[in-house]
Amino acid sequence: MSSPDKVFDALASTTRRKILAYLRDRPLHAGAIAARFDMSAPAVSKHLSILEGAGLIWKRREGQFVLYGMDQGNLAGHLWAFMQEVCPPSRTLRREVRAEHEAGEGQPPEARRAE
Amino acid sequence: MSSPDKVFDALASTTRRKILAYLRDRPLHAGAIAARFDMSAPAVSKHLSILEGAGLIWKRREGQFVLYGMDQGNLAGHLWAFMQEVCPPSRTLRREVRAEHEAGEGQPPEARRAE
DNA sequence: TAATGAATTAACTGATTAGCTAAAAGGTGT
DNA sequence: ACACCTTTTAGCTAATCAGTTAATTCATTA
Repeated sequence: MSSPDKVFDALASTTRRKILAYLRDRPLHAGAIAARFDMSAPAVSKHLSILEGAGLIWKRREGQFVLYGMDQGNLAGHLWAFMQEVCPPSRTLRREVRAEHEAGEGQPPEARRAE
Repeated sequence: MSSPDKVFDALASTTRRKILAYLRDRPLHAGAIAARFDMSAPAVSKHLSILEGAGLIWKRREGQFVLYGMDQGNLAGHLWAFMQEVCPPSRTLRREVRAEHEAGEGQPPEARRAE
């Protein structure tokens, strides 16, 4: 499973998105996270391992506890890459870029787009 | 199912993300989309209806064909809202905001965080 | 109206997923 | 070693999902 696949898969669960929101400001122990959900600790643990596998959070053992925290850069990076792939630039920006290209080289802009 | 739920659910499939990428530059007929995948037309049709239900694409009948196109604003809007919810602002921005709060009211910033 | 083509809906199947409980693993302290 | 606590793994079940083929809907054209 490719990395973006794992990321979008991880984000597809409301529970997991909530976990990310909880971790937004500070790391939390596994127990503290589980306490906020109406489900068993093993269920939450599985969600955490999916988030970790997607590279969205890190974990560190601290004595008998396990601390989890966000990997903010990775989440932002993946979403950003996706936006670039799927959302075209605004019309005015696109016009600017085309003008630059046509001034500088003989290639039409279509020839440079990823296929 | 809430709207962001539908959006992330829609994005969780590689096939559906590919469809969005195909629609990035121009609308396409259902058949033209299905032709790019190694699966039956009904399967693709189901993917399209999930994307439509999430508000990520629109559809319009054109004679016997059905044209599909992206709803770029919606996709960008949802991802942006999510980023805001989950990715904290930069440290310096956060310091600024805290300074404002502490100047204005007696509550520490923690008391204002979602529980 | 009948025939054809495009797309969707219906009905079904196999695989995956989310949850549970019970058991194990890892760490602390007596 | 033992008891205790936190967390994860194993094994299971019910529900959901992605795909299939067959049948239906909608539009066109003879």
